[in-house]
Amino acid sequence: MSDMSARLLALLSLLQTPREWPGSELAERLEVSPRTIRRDIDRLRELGYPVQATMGAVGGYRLAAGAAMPPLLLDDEEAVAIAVGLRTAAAHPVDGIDEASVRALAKLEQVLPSRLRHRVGVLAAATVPMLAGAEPPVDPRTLVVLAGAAANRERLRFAYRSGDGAETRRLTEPYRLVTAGRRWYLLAYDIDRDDWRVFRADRIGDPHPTGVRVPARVPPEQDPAAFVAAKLHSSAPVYEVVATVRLPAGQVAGRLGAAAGTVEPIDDHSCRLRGPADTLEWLASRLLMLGCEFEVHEPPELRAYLGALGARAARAAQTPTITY
Amino acid sequence: MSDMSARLLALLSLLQTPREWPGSELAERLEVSPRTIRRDIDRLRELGYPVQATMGAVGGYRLAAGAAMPPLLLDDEEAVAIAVGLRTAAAHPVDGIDEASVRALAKLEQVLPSRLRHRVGVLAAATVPMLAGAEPPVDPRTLVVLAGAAANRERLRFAYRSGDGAETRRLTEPYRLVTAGRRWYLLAYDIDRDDWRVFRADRIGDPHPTGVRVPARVPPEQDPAAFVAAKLHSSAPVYEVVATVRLPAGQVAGRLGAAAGTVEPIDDHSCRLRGPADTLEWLASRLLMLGCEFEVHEPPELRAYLGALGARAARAAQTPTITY
DNA sequence: GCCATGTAGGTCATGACCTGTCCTAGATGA
DNA sequence: TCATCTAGGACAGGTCATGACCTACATGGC
Repeated sequence: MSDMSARLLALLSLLQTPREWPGSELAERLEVSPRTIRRDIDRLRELGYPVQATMGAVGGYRLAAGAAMPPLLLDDEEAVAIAVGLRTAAAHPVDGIDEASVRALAKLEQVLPSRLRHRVGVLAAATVPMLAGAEPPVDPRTLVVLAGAAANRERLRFAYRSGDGAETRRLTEPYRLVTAGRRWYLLAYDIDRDDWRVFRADRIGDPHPTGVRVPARVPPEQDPAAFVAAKLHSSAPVYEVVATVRLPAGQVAGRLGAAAGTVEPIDDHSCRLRGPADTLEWLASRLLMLGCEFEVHEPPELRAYLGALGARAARAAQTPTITY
Repeated sequence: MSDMSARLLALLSLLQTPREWPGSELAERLEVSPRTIRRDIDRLRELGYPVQATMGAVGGYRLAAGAAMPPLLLDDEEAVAIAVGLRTAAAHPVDGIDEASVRALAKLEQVLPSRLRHRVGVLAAATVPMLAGAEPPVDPRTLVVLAGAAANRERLRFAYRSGDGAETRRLTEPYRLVTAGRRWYLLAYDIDRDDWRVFRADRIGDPHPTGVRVPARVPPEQDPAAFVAAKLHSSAPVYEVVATVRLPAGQVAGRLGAAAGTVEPIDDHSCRLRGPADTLEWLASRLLMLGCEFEVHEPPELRAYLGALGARAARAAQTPTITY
């Protein structure tokens, strides 16, 4: 059944390999005549996939970059690699592609064979903490559920731990998943409280959609991100960091990344760093990893943290008195 | 042309969305009769894609997890997110899926539209250094080229900086790209030197395939990874770390990840960490991020590094004397 | 300069199969 | 109980995919 569609998919899969395929070899693999292969390649081209052909004795076909993304045909290991990569990316929303990576993760996990899902879990558990700071990492599966419920307009029930440790059960209509700083937030309508609320994703436990589809509620504001930012600003203080770094501005900007704030040169050997510091631990480790001298002017909390860190490092570095 | 294939692909794309699609809506979107939609869904099922259907008044179709990976149909942003995630994953080969992620990256970058490629470059530049340690990060594009040349058996020409800074041009026949520790190595036959060599990927500059395809050379050993490890062992010393951590063993194992080594409990409050420490900087930062007391017994180099780090942190934490 | 080997594409006969339009059966929630 | 969805059989008509054979053209090795 639908012989040709399966063959076109297989052809697309073969052409995505980074090598050149002679038409005769493709014909052999797909068990059709070379003429049909040529026709299939024409078909792919008409569908918008730019199949490049190099002529001559050592020629062959390969898929080039075109105007649109062709369907990606992955083997098991590649799928696992992508899932793991997306999970770590979702756990560290520092990009400009936060929600896209969660969407892609949702897509992938929806169709990921169960045996692979297990491998993803194991590998992600071994990988995520390596990149994490002191932040409580978000469970990427939670993010996937939240994003799915928001996109699907499904009611969502979950347990929520507030800042003081109290746990409540919530019934909500999710509207959008957004990032602010280095955290994920769910903007949703809380049905019991009859108002819009902002939930920190890392405090949401055991979310599951109720299956009830609801019409889109009028959002509280045009821009969900702005609404979340406003809510946060009123509750949690955001530190503003000012530091002098003894390294040329260009190097600092390159090694800290764009999200760290602005870097202004002071002279050829040092520069000033200014920016929001949503988590002190993360910024401290970044600064230390630069490997150069630096001074922190603001905030005092960061100085205190660095002092404690330095003392702990010094204690750890002492020649041990115990044997082992 | 090839109307049905395009429709099946579009159908697959729609079904990958995390929502349920009634057959009538699918028929409307794809501009065919509902009967044809049902037939298409049958076809997909025969091709191995498990389309789940919920019956009843609010029913619909959706794609579930099956035995094999269906072709992933991504929009622009999702493709960019995956590419960025894979780049950072490739730059930090700590997993068990190193080469798979490079393969997937090669596949993706081969077909990524150029306008998206640009966005990937920008975002990756802003993201990679955030996660990087003091290590010189590898250029993921270099990795992609290396892996492609090895898979395609193409001769590869590149510039190589040795440890003392000398730069030479090499003409090689790449055999395999492997990871050892937290670095990438290329195992290749050096044609000018007429012998097998191991190249550090981060020291390879400006690689480009010559286009010359060569038959597979007899590899120096069964296992490329073992060969690389042997080569490295003879040249670079590998530290063995021993540390006492004042935290329960379970927590340490979970937060350091599997690649950090073995964790044995000492008592309820502390444990012993043993393992290879390929890079001191990385391990030091991981230990500090645990947020607990710890003592380093071996190697002395790690103690020295921690001491210097602690002193630097202490200096940075002092109340600044300059105004700003 | 020649030849082998690859892509590119035209034509034609045959028959498979895709499609829309009927139809009925079964499941499910309001 | 009824509306609404999935599931699937029967049938007629015509599109179009396939293989066989052909020529034209590009390229690299000899």
